[in-house]
Amino acid sequence: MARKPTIEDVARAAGVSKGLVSLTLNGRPGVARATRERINAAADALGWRPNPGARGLTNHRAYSLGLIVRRDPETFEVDPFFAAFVAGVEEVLAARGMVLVLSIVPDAQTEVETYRRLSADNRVDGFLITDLLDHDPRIQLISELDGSAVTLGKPDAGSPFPAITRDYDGGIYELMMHLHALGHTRIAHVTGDERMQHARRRLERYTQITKDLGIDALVEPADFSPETGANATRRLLDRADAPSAIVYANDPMAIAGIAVAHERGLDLPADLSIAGMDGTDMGRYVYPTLTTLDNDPAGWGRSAAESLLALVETGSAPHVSLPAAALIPRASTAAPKRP
Amino acid sequence: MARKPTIEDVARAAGVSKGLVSLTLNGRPGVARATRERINAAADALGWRPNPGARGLTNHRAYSLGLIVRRDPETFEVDPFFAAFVAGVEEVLAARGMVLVLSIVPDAQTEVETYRRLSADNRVDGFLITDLLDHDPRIQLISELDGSAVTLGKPDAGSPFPAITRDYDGGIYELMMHLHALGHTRIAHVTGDERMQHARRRLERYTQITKDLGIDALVEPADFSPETGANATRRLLDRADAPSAIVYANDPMAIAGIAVAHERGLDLPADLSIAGMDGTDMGRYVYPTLTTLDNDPAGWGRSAAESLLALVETGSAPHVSLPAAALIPRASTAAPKRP
DNA sequence: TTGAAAGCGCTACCAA
DNA sequence: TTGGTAGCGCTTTCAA
Repeated sequence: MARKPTIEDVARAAGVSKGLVSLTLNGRPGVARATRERINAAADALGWRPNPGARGLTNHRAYSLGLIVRRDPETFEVDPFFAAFVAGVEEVLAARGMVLVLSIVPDAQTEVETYRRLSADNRVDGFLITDLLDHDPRIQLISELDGSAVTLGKPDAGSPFPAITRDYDGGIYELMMHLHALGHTRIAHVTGDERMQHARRRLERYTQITKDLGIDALVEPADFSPETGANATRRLLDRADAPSAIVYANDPMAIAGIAVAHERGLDLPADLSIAGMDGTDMGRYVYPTLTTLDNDPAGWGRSAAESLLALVETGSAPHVSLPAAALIPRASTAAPKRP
Repeated sequence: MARKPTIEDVARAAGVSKGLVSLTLNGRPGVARATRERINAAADALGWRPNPGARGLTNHRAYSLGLIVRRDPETFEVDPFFAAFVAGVEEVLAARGMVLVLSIVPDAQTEVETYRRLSADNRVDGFLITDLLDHDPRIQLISELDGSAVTLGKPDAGSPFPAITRDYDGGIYELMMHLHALGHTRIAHVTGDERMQHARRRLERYTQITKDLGIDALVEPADFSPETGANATRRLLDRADAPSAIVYANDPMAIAGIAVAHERGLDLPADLSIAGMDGTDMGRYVYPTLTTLDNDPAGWGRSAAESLLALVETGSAPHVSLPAAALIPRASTAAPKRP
């Protein structure tokens, strides 16, 4: 087996200089059409693949994107959202010979160190920012590091980076109207981590809609983890005026809520309607199956990767707005026994 | 802000040649102790970080490891095992300035292409092989590509790579005895994907133990997905001689089994005991909480990364055997109402 | 034990 | 439109 072909081999085979092969590879102008074709043919024939490391040495590209996820080491579980999101990112990267560098870190300090390290070592061309926080420090950090990024969700403060957003307002409205139409008037909301943008947005919408419907808002704070979701559910069910329906800010909490209701001997959904907001697969395999909103994580991944690559390659990229999330009614919501 | 320091800057600051800095960086002999200290001091003072891309150009290292995961695009969910495993890998890599390249692919063909691409582009120094199959083709593939790897689990056929294993036999025995001691005599097993090593091993142990106990084996095939787990449960519960306890090859199937039981109006665990085998976090938040085996995914990650790095750096690495999995009894198993 | 120089595979610049 | 040459930041000879 011969050694891997290099740009030199291609140049020789095509009877040109390395410079022209480089221009051709990068789709730059200034190469005669015929020459370009000859070069491409030679490259194909040899099965040449440009070495990303060598390329990066001069143009300071890494041909990869970075995803840094912070998770409590106690419960390293990762949202169901995650895998499909990564698969979507991959789809875009693979087509360009790029890769994804993933880091799962246990705390904020390690998180910052990791951003710095990947930047300093020229490991990535940009970062995908998920779980966007209120006034997210990562935006400032990446700016200082002279890096690129794209955010999932729209940052509150000004951000120099493109934002991918998806409208959940309509879906939340649909969900609330669905419950109201079934006859629910005591609809509670278990929130996500309120430092996160989308958690706060969901809470705001919930509050506004209860006001519009003329019913009481009943909010229990939680942080997206099943544990806090379960506790919030217990507090709600302990109330004298316990709700007949609970809307959770994500699916894992809703599933934990179902468990609490079963534990208390409630008959679901007659005694209590439950809904999530993430469209996870697991929601189809719990009992009763979980009413939720759809989410299309792979779509988020594709858009985020494309947007970030555009930014890296052209210096700018527009914000992207994904199709609105819609209601997925399943068996966990029904008319209340007592409204 | 000045540009990043290079090896040249360090050499100049220490008053030596680049060559000596390189020898020092790589901990090679042939540098006077005093010189070595001077170089290290200069490097620290300048905050120098060697550029992995440039290093790789000459020594053909990528300073990264690859993890390629194949998942059905229909249900891109990723095992709960996954996140903690990656975090464990990270812990080892970060300490050495290395990174993890992750790819989630939808089918076998893309999987092979991805292995080839990461190898050809010198993107990784080795691969972490999870979800080991019977006669796994990836081992052959990576050998052909002249790559390194480590397997989670022991391959049946001869493999040139180190294997990380963990004994589940004892845990499965504990689990079966736990059920038997509670009074169960009809204990069924819902299997994992039998092309996978650990699924087959779990089935074998189950079968052997039923034989030893003198009770009937009752096996329903599934593939680790909640959907097949739910269906297998339905088939078991439809039997005239339905089991009083079901042992699932992983936790997600067990959780789906709980849902099916609830759907049928069974009182858990009195009417049916259920157990998983993965020690997932979610098992603590379902109702009833799930009896399972512990697993320590982060430990798998650390060992796998360490072993693979040893192989890459020294040319050989021993097999590693992790501490045996133990029973975690929770609320989903109890004495049967009717044995 | 050290320094000088060549080279890894590419990009970029300057002439021709 | 092309070729030649000089790096990018490191490692690895080979002499001294």
